[in-house]
Parts: sequence; structure tokens; C-alpha cells
Amino acid sequence: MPRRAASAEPADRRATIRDVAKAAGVSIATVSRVLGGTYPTAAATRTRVMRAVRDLDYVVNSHARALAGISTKSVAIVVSSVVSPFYAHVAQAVETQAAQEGRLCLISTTGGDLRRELGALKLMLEEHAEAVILIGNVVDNDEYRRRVGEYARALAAAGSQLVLCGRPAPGPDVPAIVVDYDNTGGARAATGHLLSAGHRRILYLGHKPGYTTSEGRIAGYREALAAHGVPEDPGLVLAGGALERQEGYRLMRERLRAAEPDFTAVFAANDQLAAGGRQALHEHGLRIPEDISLMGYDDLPPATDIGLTTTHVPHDELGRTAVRLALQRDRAGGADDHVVLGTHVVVRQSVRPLTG
Amino acid sequence: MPRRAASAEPADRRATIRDVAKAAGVSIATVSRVLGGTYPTAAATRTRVMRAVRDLDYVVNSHARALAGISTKSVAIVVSSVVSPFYAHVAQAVETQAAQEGRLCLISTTGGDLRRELGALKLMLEEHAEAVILIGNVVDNDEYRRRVGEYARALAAAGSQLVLCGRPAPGPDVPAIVVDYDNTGGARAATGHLLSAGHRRILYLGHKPGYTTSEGRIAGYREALAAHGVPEDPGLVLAGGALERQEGYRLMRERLRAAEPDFTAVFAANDQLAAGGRQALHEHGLRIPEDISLMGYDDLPPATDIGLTTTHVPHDELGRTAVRLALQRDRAGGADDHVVLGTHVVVRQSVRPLTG
DNA sequence: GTGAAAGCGCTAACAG
DNA sequence: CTGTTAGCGCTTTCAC
Repeated sequence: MPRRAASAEPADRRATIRDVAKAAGVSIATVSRVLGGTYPTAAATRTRVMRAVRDLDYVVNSHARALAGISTKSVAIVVSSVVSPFYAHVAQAVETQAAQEGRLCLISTTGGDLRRELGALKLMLEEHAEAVILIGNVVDNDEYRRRVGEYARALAAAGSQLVLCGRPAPGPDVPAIVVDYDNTGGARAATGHLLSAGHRRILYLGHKPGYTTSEGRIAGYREALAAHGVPEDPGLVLAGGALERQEGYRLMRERLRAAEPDFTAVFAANDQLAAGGRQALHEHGLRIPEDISLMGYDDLPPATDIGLTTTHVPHDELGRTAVRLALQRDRAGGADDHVVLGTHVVVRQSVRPLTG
Repeated sequence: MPRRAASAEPADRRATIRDVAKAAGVSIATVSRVLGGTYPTAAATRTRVMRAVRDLDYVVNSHARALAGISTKSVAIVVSSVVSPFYAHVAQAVETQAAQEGRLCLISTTGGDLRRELGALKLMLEEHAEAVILIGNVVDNDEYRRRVGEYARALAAAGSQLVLCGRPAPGPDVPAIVVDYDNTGGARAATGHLLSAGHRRILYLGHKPGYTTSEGRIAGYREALAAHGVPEDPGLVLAGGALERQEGYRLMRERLRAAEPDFTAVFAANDQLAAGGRQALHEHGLRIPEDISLMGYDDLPPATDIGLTTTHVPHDELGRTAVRLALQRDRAGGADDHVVLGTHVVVRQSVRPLTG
């Protein structure tokens, strides 16, 4: 008798527990018990059942199992894109931690579209995801808070947990966990690093107004300037629409076209922008760090490649912590509902002291 | 009457269709029909039901729905890591295409561990994933073919479809779809590009023996040399253990330590290796492309940053095609079970003609 | 040890 | 147009 599996054609119907029971000459309850392994069964029966399982290529139906109360736990992650190194790193950490805790990882990307975000949330809710982790940069306004409040409550009502990762907390009464990192502190330290090297005219490359990470980072920049008694020159802030390499290149090129540099250092809102800005500087004949010092933010792949001094963001810890906190249900009422992880400057070769 | 959602505490139990029916004063069938929208219902009833749905924060249970026959379709993707740009790009494309076709995307990373791969497969099988897409570089041997054959048959028996993306076909009788790209052709073209520029001593950086993409790429390198009548010097092949930046750096540094370069160009097995090799060359005082020409493979983020001439791999198309073929069930028996996508050289600034 | 039977939440005939 | 009812595949009492 050939195994069904030996046929290359798709089976018309998946084998069910009943098929196994029939093939093994036992009841379905016995099959369930053998498979569950949580109940004493006679060795002979067990053997017969396992043989039937193999013969029929039987695999439990997780939906049926879920309905009966034993669900495959899963953690969902909603992100605008996995191509972005930032999200990829956090997503990887989430997946790894979830797997370690025996959970499946559902993923959905939104491309930054709010409708798709909502759709993803709804889907994850239907799928009974134990936790839904929302990652990334957003505009923090009333609309956002209202929307996230809705998500959080809907999830809570369904026994699930919303986690905001690198996003602002929507308000005190919203049942969400927040795992964030210190954008402002990191930017303050980064800017401080440049200031300590003697730089006073520091171009801020790639501010994206309204977005929380951007606002947090530029706030740190401003704080550092203020702390060093350096007046802020609004002309030194280059606002852009995207936090990407291309944008950094474009902004810097336009700036250099308009006038010779009136700055000695550049602080880019992230490493990708720094990489783009760097290229424009090079094309303009400016060397880094000899002519211009450059700092990035994130400490992601492009940084090592271009020897970029930058600020390390704990992507891995961000993802792992998000999962850990979400699954640790016995949290004593909000004790650690809001975690902020630290960042630190990573010195490479793109900054040098200003001499003269 | 406050909405249940207004409470920050998790509900003891999710609202079911029965709760909604009771609240709306109708039968569960009516609720189902209103929600399904596939059946005529009185406007007044619809309003009452929808109100109850909102009041109770009701969300259908996709497991129950799946059991009853209407399943949320999903596509699973199994990959060793999403941090690797190659996988991230393909994964992104898979997710996007899946979402476009109304499917949820399950993701599992294995870290290259075969046990985790098997576990992931089993899980996806239990979850009734419509298709399981396996991505990436592997060793092609009997063990691999046996294993993948098992996967494919188990999935087929469950009415699911195995797709191998950038992996070799395991054999003729295995019910799997293969979506691959032309490693050898791309490497032949890349090497040809260097040869046409007059280079004869071309270092191959980062060969990982046994792995299919590596073997495919080095085969193209050899073919191109042969076609140009250049004898292959085994001493010009640097074998490594990882296809990563660090490894490229390490290999190149050791090579340069041992002896001054006896090559005029470098062909790296991928862009990351190229980026690492480039750094080692720079540290040794060698300029690119003035002193040494450099080619990569993949055309992924590091390539633009470092102006790398490389070979473009259609990651996006790879992922989209994988999903499309998997879902297109009416394939006429293997007509397009094996697709090979093309690659092409992308010229940037890291190669220059050899003069003198 | 094992079997029979009652659900889990939902959809889809089948009656009204 | 709406209600009743029979499963979907599984786990888990409750009997034997």
C-alpha cells in the first residue's frame, strides 16, 4: 500500500483525525491522546496510531485545535517595510524572540498606508494574535492617538496586547506597552560629540517635521547646541521628505549648489541620509573628515561600510523586549508598560576635531 | 451603557457571534449574513446588528471561520534571516504580492538551522498555509533533495504548494515550483565586463564551496575566463565561510598581508563581500578603480553607497513571481514549474579599463 | 486504557 | 428576509 505522500498529485482532502482513528482501529479520542502525549496510552495502541499518522500524512489542523481551546500562539508584527534596515533589524529580533517563546510570527507591511495598517490590525485580531507589535516612525497628533487608542482597546477586548515599538505612547489610559529608545538623548550626545570636537556650524541633514523620531532627534541637536551656548541657525536645518539615502544626496547637493559650505560638520538624521549626503560632499570635492565631519544615527549597515561615526540604536533589544513584555502577562498593572532603551555614540572615522 | 472597549482591562472572553445575535435580537445566521454581506438583509436588521458588533467589539474568529470552510488564505515564507538585504528584499516582495492577492503572510526565520526549518514547515502545514516559500542559498546534495522532496509531498498531501526561490530544483518528480535566477549567466557577464576592460588577473572573492548560488556564480566566472582564453589560476580564488562583509574584509586583508596584489580586478561573490574587500583595499592604500577594479553581485543597498559596479538580481520579481505561481493553481501540469529570471550588469564607478 | 459525546465559533443549506 | 440545524476537526470531560 503506497503512502499517500508518494503521489505527486495534491490530495483531494487532508487526512483528519477520524481517518487516522479508522486506519488505526481506535477512537478519535485515543488518537488525540496519543498525539497530545499528555495522557497514558498503551504502547501497542500508540504504535498503531503513529503508523496511521505517517501513512496518511496526517497533520493536525491548527484551526480546529484553536477552536477547541489549544491555540498555536502567534505574535504579529506590523511594519511599513522590511527592506528598511531599521525595521528589518527590529523585525528579525521580534521573530527570533517569538520563535524562542514558541510563537509563530505573522508579518504585515503597510507601505506607510493607514488603511493598510488598519486592515492588518483587523486581520491580526481575527487571527487571535497574542500580541501585535507596531513599529516605527509616525506623526504624533490627536488623530494618531485616537487611532492607536482604538487599536489598543480593540485588542485588549480580544485578549490581545498592543505594543508600540519606537512610537510614542498614545496616552495614559490606553492599554498599550511602549518600547522606545532615547532619540533625544542620542542626538544630544551625537551633537555633543561634534561640539566637543570644536565644531560650531553643524548642518542638520534630513529633518522630517512632525515625525516623532525626527522631532526627537532634532530636539537633542538643539539641546546640545543650547548647552554649549551655540545659537541655533535655522538656515542650518535641511528639512526633507524622506529619511532615505536619495534624499540625503539631493538635499546636500542642492545646498552645495546654492553656496559654498557655511558649516564644518553634518549631523544626519540617520545613516542612510548620511550616506547620501556623503556622496554629494564627495562629488563636490569635499573629503570626510578632512574637510567636513559627518555623523549619522542608527548604526546600521551603511555605517560600517563608510566608516561613519554614529549613534547606536539597540534594534535587537527593542524587538526582543517588545515580545518579552507583551507575553509577560502577569505584569503588575503598568509597572513596566513604558520602557525606554538607551543609545550611545559609536566612533568611527567620519569626525575629526576642528583645528584653526 | 459603556462600551466594553472603554475598559482598559482585558475582556474575560471575546464576544462571539452569539453575543452579537442576542444583543441585536436576531439569530446567529442573520448576524453571519449581515457580516458576510453576501446575502440580502433588511436595512433595519443590518443597523441593529452593526450596532451590536460595535458595542461588543466583535471580531470574527478566523479559526472558526476556517473550520467552517472560509479560510483566511495565507502564504508562508521561510528564510534564514530578514536582516540580510537579499532575503529582506525578496521577503518584502513576497509580502506585498501576498497582500495584493488578499493573503496574510506568515514568516519564519531559521538562522540556517535545519531543525528550525523543519519546525517551521510543520507549523505552516498546521496553519494551512496555501503556499510555503523557501528562500535562499543551500548545499545541493542528496540529503537536501530528500528533505525537500519530503516537504513538497507533505505539503501537496495537505493541498499546499512548495515554492523554492533561489534554490535548486530537487528532482523531476517533486511537486514543487522553482523560481530561480541566473547566477551563472550573471557571473559570466560580470566577469566578461572585467575581461572586456582588459583585466586578466581577476581575483574571485568569497567562494563558499557547495552552496548553490556560490557554485553557480563561480561557474560563470570560469566560463567567462575560458571564453576569453584566460587560464584559470586557482590561487586567485579566495574561499570563505560566510557571504558577508566581515568575511570579505578578512579575506582581502589576509591576502594583501601575504603578498602585494597579483591581480588587477576583483569579482566578489556578492555586494557585501565587495564592500568588505573594498575597505581592506583602501586600508592597504589601494584606490578603486584607479589601482584595482571591483565588481559585486546582487545590486543591493551597499552597492549604491560605494558606487559599485555589480550584477542586478531581480529580487522583487523573484518574490512576486513566487507568490503568483504558487497561487495560480490552474497551472497546466508543470508548464511553468521552473522559472529562471535574468540578471544584468549595472555599471557604476568601480571598474575602469586596464591601461598599459 | 479507551470510547462516546459535548462543545469551541462559524457558515451554509434548508425551511419557513 | 430570517431562524433552525448540521457539521467543519479537534480536545476533553464523563463513563465504562
